Amino acid sequence: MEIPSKYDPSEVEDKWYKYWMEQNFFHSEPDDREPYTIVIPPPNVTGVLHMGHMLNNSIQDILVRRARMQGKNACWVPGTDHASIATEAKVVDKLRKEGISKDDLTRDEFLAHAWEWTHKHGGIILEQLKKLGASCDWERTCFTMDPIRSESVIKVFVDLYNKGLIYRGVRMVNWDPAAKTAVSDEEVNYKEEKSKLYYVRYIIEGTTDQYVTVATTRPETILGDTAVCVNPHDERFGHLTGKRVLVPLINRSVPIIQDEYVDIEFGTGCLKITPAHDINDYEIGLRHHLEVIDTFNDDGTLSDKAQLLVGVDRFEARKQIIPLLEAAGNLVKIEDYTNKVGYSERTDVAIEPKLSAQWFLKMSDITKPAASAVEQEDIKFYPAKFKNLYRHWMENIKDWCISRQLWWGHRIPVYYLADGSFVVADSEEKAVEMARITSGDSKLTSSDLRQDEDVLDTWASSWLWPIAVFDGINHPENKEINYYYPTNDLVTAPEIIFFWVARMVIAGYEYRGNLPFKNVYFTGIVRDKLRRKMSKSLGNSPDPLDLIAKYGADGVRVGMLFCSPAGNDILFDESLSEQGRNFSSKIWNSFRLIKGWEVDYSIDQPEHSRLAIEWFRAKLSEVTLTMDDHFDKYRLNDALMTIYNTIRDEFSGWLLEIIKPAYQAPIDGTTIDQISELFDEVLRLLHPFMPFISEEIWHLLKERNPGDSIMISQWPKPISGQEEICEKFEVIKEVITGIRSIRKAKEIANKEQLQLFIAPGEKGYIPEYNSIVFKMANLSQLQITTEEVAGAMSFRVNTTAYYLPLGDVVNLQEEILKIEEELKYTLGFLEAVMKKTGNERFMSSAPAQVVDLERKKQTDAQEKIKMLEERILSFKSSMD
RNA sequence: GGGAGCUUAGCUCAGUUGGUUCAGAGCAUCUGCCUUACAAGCAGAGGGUCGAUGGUUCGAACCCAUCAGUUCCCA
Repeated sequence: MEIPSKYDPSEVEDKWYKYWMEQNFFHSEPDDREPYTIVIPPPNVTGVLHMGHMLNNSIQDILVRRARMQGKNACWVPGTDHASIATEAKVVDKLRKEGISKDDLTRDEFLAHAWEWTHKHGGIILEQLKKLGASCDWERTCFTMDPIRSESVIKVFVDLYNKGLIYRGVRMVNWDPAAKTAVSDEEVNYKEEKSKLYYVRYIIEGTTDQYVTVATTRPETILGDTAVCVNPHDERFGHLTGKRVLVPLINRSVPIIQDEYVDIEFGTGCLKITPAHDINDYEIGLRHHLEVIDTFNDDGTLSDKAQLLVGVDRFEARKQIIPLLEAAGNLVKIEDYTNKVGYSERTDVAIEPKLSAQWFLKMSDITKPAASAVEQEDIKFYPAKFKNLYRHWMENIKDWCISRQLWWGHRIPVYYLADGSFVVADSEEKAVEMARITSGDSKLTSSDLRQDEDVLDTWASSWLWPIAVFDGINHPENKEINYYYPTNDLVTAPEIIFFWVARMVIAGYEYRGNLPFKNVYFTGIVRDKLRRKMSKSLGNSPDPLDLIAKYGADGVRVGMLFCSPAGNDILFDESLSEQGRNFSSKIWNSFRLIKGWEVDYSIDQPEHSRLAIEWFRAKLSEVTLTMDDHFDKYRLNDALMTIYNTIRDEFSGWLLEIIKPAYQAPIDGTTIDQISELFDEVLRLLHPFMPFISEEIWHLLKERNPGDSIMISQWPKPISGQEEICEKFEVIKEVITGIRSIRKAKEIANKEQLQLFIAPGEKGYIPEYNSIVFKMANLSQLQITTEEVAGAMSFRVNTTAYYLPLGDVVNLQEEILKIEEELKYTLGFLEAVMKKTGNERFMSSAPAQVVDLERKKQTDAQEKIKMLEERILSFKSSMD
């Protein structure tokens, strides 16, 4: 077989993904194996693949592939999210570009457009994930608005309503005037802004020259003022108790009230109260039974109630009201001021606090099991520090506003009767039945009912995701939900710990009586080298598909993982993908080396090969143990680094170099067969990280049967108790490295054979590995000696000394200096150790293990000092 | 304003209940090599008083206190 000298990922990756799909390896059905389940954090239907998805899904794929190889029934459920606000905004925008206004469409017409959009764009990300190698069970692909999921959401709303947990209330909400909907607190971003503080005076009713002055950042809301408020302890205003003032421009008479809320120090100490347009004012209004005058329309323009500037946008009104106040003599002064203004995460317009009727979910009770699940680590967070954040939110939880004034989403199943009363039902038929009963009108039909116009918050469907993907809401006892739930791992971003993670836990306990997942792995934000978040608008994000085309999916996956400890932001740079691709090359070349040898089954296995293979087997057990430990702790980058170093240094650098036959000589059959087995095992450890190249080489390594695949092969099982072999071999490596350094320092070519003398120290010397030292150091002779070897270059490993007699090239003066350095260090070291062993309190209070160790350090150091001193003497005598 | 986290090599990070031979890795840097698998490579080297100060301890990167810097969350 011809083996190309360069590895070409593009061809290989497409080939194997197709093969895996054809073999249906990604599909899972319940059986008697242990399940391993991950549900994908469903990407928005509007999105395209970005670096965050790449990271997140690489991690999930690594976890799933390893679990599958461990013999678990692995199931990774893919899907997409309908993303109410984002999608509706995109569709509205698209229609506007086509000259269509949403206001001109009926609800059904608009939804037809939205579905068309969804069908066109919805699957893009999932298709892109295939390029990454994602081993999702594509037969299970779900959408948060498909029939099963929609039915689940509605059913849950009805259930929660019937449990008394959903209520309708007039509340101050975060109103997005562009999207014309309420958004949750979590969807508001506060930005610091330079603005102005306007000082406005209000004349005291019944006087012509007495005023109070208030300071406000929002003069346009003056028209909605229904009180002026001072602190009851503020002596400056004591005389105003019980008086009233006139609102500027419109001369409405409003009371002066007293409330502790007012900060005496701030501004003038006198606050105007606009209950309809400020959350704090609203609360003060409730306390003092103030009138509420809403002076804004839904789109952010001033309403009739304002009396002035009707129809003018709120920001324009702010500008226009200033000259009016000035002309009326009410404006005192204007100061620069910095304050924080909330902006909608979706539309990026300033949030307007607004009173409106919304549906709320009462959170105080249903969160209880969810809070303790994380607290008691039934659900583990990686990294654990996010527990604090979660706890803080749970302890300060507020009711969840679940209605949105949109069309795209799950329409709230509330049906109003003509008299304003309502029924809640999961279908119109049931609603009619119920309405007939509540109204006593048996002839009532669906046309007498009006369904609520609003839809549910998108998270009100996402929070059911781990249950709903297995249809566990509609059919709580079905085979799949009973098998796959609870899922094992969730991989997501800390930004949505409240939006999504916490709510899934709440829903899990409410609807399954159990946690939705056992572990949550939080990925960081993908940033560029300058720590800027990667985003389209900054243009600092590479296109993931371009990266894959350039470096291969394996290269990109590895590149992302190299720099991503759990929960830390990752600073991505294209050079990381390059490093990943280089690693592919390295593996490919190792394979080419092995495949290039001529094999002769008639020759015996050389001793050095036998020993090296024995060692590497032991090493691989150690490596597997280490990797398993890293995986168990979700330290995926460490697991990757372990196999990365094993392949580069141990496998390619040591093992292959030792067993490599002489130039153009054949290799023995035993060795090649054993190497092939070991390579196989190495590839299996690599597979979760680099699924494609591992599959390709695995197939080329030996004849496989149709339907075979590394992805369904077994994850290696470590053998314990291999430490001794590994430790002994490390000593041998040091010896070889020591000889190489001397060769290098003295510019002795590798071809030139050397003699080696060994003076074993107390620990002795391990002659077992002589054949390897012979080959790797290219020796002509290896001899044990008890004597100091005069005039030779030397080095020490532990307490054993190694001598290379090199005749003239040895610079005695230089050698003495070097050894004196070593001696000086060792003496210092001994001194430090003696300080401990000479300290009675140490000897009596430190554990025996530690004391023994110190004693051993002391004797070793003493022996070494003796050896070094003799060495110096020997040099000095040979100089005489 | 309230809370949480972080600070270890040029960069990104490990460092397990305080205790093995002067604190580790990857990348970057420097030096030498196109050695017959691999220059997308190999062989080496340098680089850190573990943010500061004080305390606990026989012993502190690790525990405690104070301070400084920094990030995030909430308001």
